[in-house]
Amino acid sequence: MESQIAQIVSELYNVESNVVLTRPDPQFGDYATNVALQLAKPLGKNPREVANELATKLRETGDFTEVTVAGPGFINLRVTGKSLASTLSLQWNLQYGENSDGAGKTVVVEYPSQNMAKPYSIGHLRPGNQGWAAKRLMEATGWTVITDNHLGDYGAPFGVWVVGFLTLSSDEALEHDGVYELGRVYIAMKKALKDEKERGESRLADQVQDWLLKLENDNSEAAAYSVRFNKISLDHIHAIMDRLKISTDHEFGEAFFAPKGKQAVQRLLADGIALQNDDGSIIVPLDDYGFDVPMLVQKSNGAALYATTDLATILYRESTWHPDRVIYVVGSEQQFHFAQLFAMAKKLGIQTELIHLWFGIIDQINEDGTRAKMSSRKGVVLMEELLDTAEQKARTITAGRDISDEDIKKIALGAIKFTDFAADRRTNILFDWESIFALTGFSGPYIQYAAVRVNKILRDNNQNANGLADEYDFEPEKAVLAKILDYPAVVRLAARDIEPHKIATYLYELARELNRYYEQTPVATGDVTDVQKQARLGVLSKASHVFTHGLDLLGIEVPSQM
RNA sequence: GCACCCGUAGCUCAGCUGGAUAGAGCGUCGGCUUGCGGAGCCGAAGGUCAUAGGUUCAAAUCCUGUCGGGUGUACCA
Repeated sequence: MESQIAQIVSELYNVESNVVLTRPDPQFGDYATNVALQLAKPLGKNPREVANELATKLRETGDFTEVTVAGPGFINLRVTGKSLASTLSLQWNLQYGENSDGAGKTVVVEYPSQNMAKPYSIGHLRPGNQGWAAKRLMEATGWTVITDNHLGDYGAPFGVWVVGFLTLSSDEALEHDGVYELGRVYIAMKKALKDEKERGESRLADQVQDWLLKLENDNSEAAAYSVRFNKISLDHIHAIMDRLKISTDHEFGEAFFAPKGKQAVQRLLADGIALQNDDGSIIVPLDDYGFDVPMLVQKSNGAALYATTDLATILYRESTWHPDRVIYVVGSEQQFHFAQLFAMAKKLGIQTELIHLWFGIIDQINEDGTRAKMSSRKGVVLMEELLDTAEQKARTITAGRDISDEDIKKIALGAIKFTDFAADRRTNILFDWESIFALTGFSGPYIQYAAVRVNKILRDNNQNANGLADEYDFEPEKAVLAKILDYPAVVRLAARDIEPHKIATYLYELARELNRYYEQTPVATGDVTDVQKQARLGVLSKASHVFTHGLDLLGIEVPSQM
C-alpha cells in the first residue's frame, strides 16, 4: 500500500515521497498516513488541500472502503477484512517474518562472556538473553552468525582464586561446594584485598600478581590450579546455559588470547603505534581519536590485561572469520572501554563494523529505599536459585493439571526471559522477586498462554496451515489479520536496531488482539459454518506461526500445555 | 571536572527517524463466568511528559541551559 500511495504522489506532484502507514485509533481507520502534511511545505500548498487531492485519487483505485481526511491533513484508510486476508495469503510462506537484508554478510556475536571466578548469577542473565536475541534477529534477517563466548578465564581473578584458596579454603571444601566455594573464596579474598589496600599494604595483592605471572610463564603449579578451577567453573557454566537453552559456537576465552595479545603488542611497539612508559607499561595513545586517556595494553609488570586480550581477539576474528560486523554483548559499565577499543581498532586500520550492544544494569532497592546496582558484595541472586524458584512457581500455578516437566521449564524460562525484553535493553532493570515471575499481563506466560490456546484449537480441529478461504469476509478477524501483517516490518526494525523488546511488545499486542477476538467470535464451536470455521482456523494457524517464530527470536518456547 | 545514559500515571516501563485525545502492566474500584483453555475480556479513576527557553503549521520526541539520579573515567575484568 505504501508504494501504491507513493506512486500516486509521484503522478500527482512529480515528487519522491516516503510514505509510512501507521495504525491509528480504530475510530479513524485501519491505516493512516501523514504524507500530505509532509508534502505541504515543499509543494507550497495547504496540507488539507494536498490530502484531499490524494484522497480523491485513492478513492478512485477502489481498493479502500473508506478514505477520509481528518485533522490537519491525515489521510485515513479503511480496507475490508477480505483484502487483508488476501494480502496475507500473497505474502505468506514458511519463513514469514524473515528477510534477507543481511544476505552474504557475516556477524560475530560475542556473549555471554561470563566471569568464571564467580558462580553463574543474575548478573549473567542479560548478556545471555540479549545475546541470544541478537543472534536470532541477525539470523532471521539473513546474516551468517558466528557466536563466541569470550569467557573471563584469565587475569587477576585467577590470582585471587589461588591466594584465596590457599589461605581461606581447603580441598574438602572445594570438593564439596565446587563453584560456590570458589565464588565464596573469590569474594572474601576481594574484600581482604580491599581492606589491605585501605591499610596501605600490598602483601596479598603482590601474591595475586605473582600467581598471575607464574601462570603466564607456564609454571606447572599455577597451570594445575588453573585447570582444576576452570574445569569446576566451566562445567557449572555449561550446566546453567543448558538450563537457559542458550549456547555458542565457540568458547575462545581470554586465556586463549593472552599470549597472542602480548605478541600483538610487541608488533604495535615495533610499528610505533604503541609506546612503552618508563615503568615498563605499554600504551596506545588515542588523543588523535578524542581520548585523553590512552589505552593500556600491557601492565608495568609485563602481564596482559583486558585490552591486551581484546586486541588479540579482534585480530584473530579478522583473520579467521573476516566478519562484516562484530557485536559485543556487554553491560553499559564498559562503554568507555569499548569506545577506546574501537578507536584503537580504527587506528590499526580495521574497517569492520564494531558494535557494543550494551544493556542496562540490574538494580535492587536498598534498605533505605534508594535504588542501586545489585552487587555480589550486597548479595547477588544466583541463577540456579532464580531458575529453581521460577519452576517452583510454575508448578504451583499449574497444580492439579497434567503438565510435563518440560512444559514447566518452558513456562519458567518464558517468565524470566520476557522480563528482560519488557523494556528497551538500555533501561536498567529493577529486580524484584514478584515481577520477574509475572504470569499475567505484559509477560511471557501471557503470550505463551495465548499461543497454547491457539494451538489447542488447531489441534482439536485437526487443522493444518491451509490457505485463507475466498468465500468468507474476514470482518471479525480484521484486527488480528492487520496485526499479523505488521510482523515482517517489526522484525526488520527490531533487527536493524537490535532491539528485541520491539518483538516482545508486538507479541503482547498480538496475544491481546487474539484474546479479544475469541472472546466474542467462536472459531470452531456452536453454529459456526464450515466456511467460517475453515477461514478462522486459517487465520489462527498464521497467528500460531508468528507466536512460535517471534518467541523463538527471544529464546522462548511455546509449551504444549500450561 | 569530563564522557555516556536517564527523568512520562501511586510503582515498573513503552512511546522519541516530530503529527490526531500521551499508552501498557502492576496496584485501586466496578462489570463479564457452567468457556473452542478466565494465566482472559470490558470499563473507571489516575499524567503541567523534571524544569526554563528555542526551532516548527505541529514537540514527550529535535536543539540549548538548569536541577535531580545512574554508570564510567590506564596497570580489575
